[in-house]
Amino acid sequence: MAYTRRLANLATWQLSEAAARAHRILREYLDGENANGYEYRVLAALGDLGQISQVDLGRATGLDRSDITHTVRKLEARRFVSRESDPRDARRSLVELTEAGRRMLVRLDKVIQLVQDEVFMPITDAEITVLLGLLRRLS
Amino acid sequence: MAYTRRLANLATWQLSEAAARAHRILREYLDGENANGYEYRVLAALGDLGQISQVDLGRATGLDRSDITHTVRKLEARRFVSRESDPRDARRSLVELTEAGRRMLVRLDKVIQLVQDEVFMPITDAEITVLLGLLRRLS
DNA sequence: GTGATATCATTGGTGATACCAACATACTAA
DNA sequence: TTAGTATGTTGGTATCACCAATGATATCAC
Repeated sequence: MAYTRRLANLATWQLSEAAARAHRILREYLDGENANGYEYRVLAALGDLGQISQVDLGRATGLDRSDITHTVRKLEARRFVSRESDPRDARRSLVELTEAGRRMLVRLDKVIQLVQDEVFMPITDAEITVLLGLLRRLS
Repeated sequence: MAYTRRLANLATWQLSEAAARAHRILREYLDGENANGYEYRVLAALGDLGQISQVDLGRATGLDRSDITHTVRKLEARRFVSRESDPRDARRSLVELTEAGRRMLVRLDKVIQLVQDEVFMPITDAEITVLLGLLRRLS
């Protein structure tokens, strides 16, 4: 990368370059499974938390409610999730994984693991620990 | 942030969270100067490299040619850059900063420095050095 | 109980970032 | 000279992040 000095010297630039590489690799792998980042986030949260409302899904994934709506509807069309109205609060729609959704999540989890391996290949496990400690303090 | 376990445990997630925070801060500060990331990158490259072609601008900034076209035209409309045809190669358009562009870059450079300070406030200079070393190896 | 307030899902946006393909023009190399 | 290449432009697409308005529903204050 022959980036110009002003950019290459910025710490935020280097941070965003590393994240961009990780993101490119993630996108590439997810694309191979016909998924995107929003979809993985939603499936992952449902895998962890079971049947939950869309608001809770938003909190668990960091997605805006409107993006949750869109993503959940796409996943529903592909039969990866099902929805029902919450009997105790008609405003809420409760979302959960279908069997196909669970299988998809298993596949995506594996793929995501490959992404981790590829992204962090250049550094050792001990270095990853150091890195994550610093990143966490930045977040 | 109460992200779900599957996401919070991903190293790539933590990397992208830290980068996202940096990006939010950058956006906020640039917005205050009526600029965006593409515009700063182009101005910064022109500040470093002087009069250069759009292809070279793309290489120096990591931007696609089409995005360079768009960004340079916007900067030209605001009189921050000027363009002329390369007398030695009529395909090329040579771009350079105007006086107003130079002043804008000075302002943006200062703002970008504030962004660095705010983003990396939570860790020490020595830790920044460690972090950048690891990030560079990941890129 | 009722009126004000808040919450939830939805709809319909915006802007930034990162790409891609096709094209006309202009140059280069065989 | 001709085939191929480089450059800038145009006109897209996808992803990600975010915002405002709205109707339906719940909850709170009284």
